[in-house]
Amino acid sequence: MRIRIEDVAAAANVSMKTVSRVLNNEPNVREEMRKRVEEAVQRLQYRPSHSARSLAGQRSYAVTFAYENPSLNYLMEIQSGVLEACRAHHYNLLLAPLAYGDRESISELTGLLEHFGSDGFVLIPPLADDLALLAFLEERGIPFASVTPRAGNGRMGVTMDNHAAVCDLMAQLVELGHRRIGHIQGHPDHGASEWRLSGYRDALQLAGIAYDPELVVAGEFTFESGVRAGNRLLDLSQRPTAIFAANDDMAAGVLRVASERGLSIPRDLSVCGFDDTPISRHVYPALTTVRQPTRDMGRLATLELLKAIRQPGAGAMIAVDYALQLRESIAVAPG
Amino acid sequence: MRIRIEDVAAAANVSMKTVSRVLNNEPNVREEMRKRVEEAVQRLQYRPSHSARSLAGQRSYAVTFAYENPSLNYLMEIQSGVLEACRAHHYNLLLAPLAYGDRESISELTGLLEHFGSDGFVLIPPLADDLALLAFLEERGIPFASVTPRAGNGRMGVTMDNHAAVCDLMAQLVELGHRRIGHIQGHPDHGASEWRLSGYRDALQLAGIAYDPELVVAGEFTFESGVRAGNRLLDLSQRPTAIFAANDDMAAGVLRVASERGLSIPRDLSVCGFDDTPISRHVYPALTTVRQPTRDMGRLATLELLKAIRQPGAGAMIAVDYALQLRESIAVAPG
DNA sequence: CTGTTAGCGCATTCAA
DNA sequence: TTGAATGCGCTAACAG
Repeated sequence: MRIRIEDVAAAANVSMKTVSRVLNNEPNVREEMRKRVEEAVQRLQYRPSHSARSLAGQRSYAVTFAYENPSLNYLMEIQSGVLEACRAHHYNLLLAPLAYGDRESISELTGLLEHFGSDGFVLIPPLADDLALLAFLEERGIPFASVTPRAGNGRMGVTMDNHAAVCDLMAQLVELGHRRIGHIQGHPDHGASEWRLSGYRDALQLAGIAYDPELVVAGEFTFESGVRAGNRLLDLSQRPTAIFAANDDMAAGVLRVASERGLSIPRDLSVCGFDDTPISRHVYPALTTVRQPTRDMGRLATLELLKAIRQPGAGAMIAVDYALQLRESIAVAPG
Repeated sequence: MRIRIEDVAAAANVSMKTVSRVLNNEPNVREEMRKRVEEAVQRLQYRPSHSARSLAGQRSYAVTFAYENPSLNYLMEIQSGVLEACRAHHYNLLLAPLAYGDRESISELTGLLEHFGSDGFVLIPPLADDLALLAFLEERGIPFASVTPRAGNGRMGVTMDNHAAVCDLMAQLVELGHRRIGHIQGHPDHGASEWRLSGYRDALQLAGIAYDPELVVAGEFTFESGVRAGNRLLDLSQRPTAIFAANDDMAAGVLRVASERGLSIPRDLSVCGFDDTPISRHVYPALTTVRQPTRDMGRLATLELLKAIRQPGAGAMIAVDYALQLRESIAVAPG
């Protein structure tokens, strides 16, 4: 038979409610009682029943992690961070992959919500910037935390200064003598894409280099889009000596294009990515990129969310640091 | 207020129990009643409460997906298949990442089990071959489905004939004139590793090529281990003209080593991987490999598990097909 | 600070 | 074939 809260209460010689208080870290329990209860819990190996708790407590003790079409490496890192935070607080994790661009997916969410319930959401780009989704959640009073490059919107979650990171990265290229630097943009739905672009532009300006729209090509964060964009940039009559792709997958696509064209990296062309995903170390030569503490970002965002769930109004926007990863894919500009 | 089964019963003018019967597809309900209930459910937009159901029904309506240190791409593919099957049956998905090699992780599982409950497990390698874990589950009467290359063990899940796949792949190399073919083994804890090795050996024998232990090097399914093993193979005085790595990540490691050494692929060396993960298309030149329907494997294994949960004894071992992906990384043997 | 009481929404006895 | 009563294990309101 399963051990119930009642058994713990009997063993500790207190009431059920006192045990419940201890388990939920509620105040108004004498230290001695708390000790007694904790000892009994330990001795009986008691584990509260998740379903009974959610039924009685009118909440799910579950957090939904919603995502849409992200890079796999990024997704897994965030997911494991979110999961870690959930486990630590005995929360369940619900996965909500939303069909890309499908606005009907919100009605899908409604179904999930009513069936499983969810005390809060963790959102990553581009959902973190999806106004319809945010409105949906706010309407229902469901708290959410975002992992997003946009800090100033006053929501809770985790942010990283993409603009500054790109400026630092670009400064390296400029210092190596590059004046013609191409940029492959990220997916237009991702807030990160515009921050990375603005970092690119501001870095150019700071270096006194004129902005040339020809050198900026659209991408979608995929390897294939990197290949396409790389080809366009290298087809230019006056081709760039360096390319900054808005993520590693696209930068890897550029490397592939360079190989096909017999260009030597970094001698003929410098290439940088962003994110420091495994692919950046697996390509040859290894990519210079920007490291984000992705796993921590998932974990920290979830912790803020859990705070807000316990105490409405709590939960803040936390900033984390980036780190430049200087590797073999960049060198002094040719000529 | 939430709509309860009681409200549906009132609206349909039947008892709670009848509604429950309809919802759970139980027999002994007149067609007319069923219609009435279904109509009321639709009209009231009724969604059963997950927690109430699990509490009353003494089951969790949740399936645990347990994994340990797998390749990320593989993991995500399986996970999305598992999730798809769960959603289709209104089951919840629990994630159980077990610390690698940590035998204590089983006690962690106990905690998870008692807290959240779980009606069954989906296991992937190497957990699918972990005897301690299997014994633990069987002891508790918890059904599980495995995604595993080992078919003959009479358990339920999904299997793919790794041995035959490797033989086919090797036959391609032999046909291209390769006689000195190296092999980089997978992680020793994975059943797949031995099946792939035995495929390698049997293919050699079939081709009348003597087995040379020097040409077989240990690996761990990681890119880095592929680099190490690749270096060892290419350092041999009589180096191989082709290398079959037990997965794509390691094959990518070999490509990297070849680039560093100035070897041209496939002119100087042919390389094959296994799994057809994205990396096989992202490296240059693209890898010849074996495609597994990974996502489907996760989905099908979960569906078998759900069958077994509903009806103990049901659930079978399903075989799925592979497909050779012949790409640029192989060519006729040099010389 | 602590205990008692009454449900949470459903499935599961059993009886009709 | 259907329905009424009982309880799953816990939290929430209320008393003490």
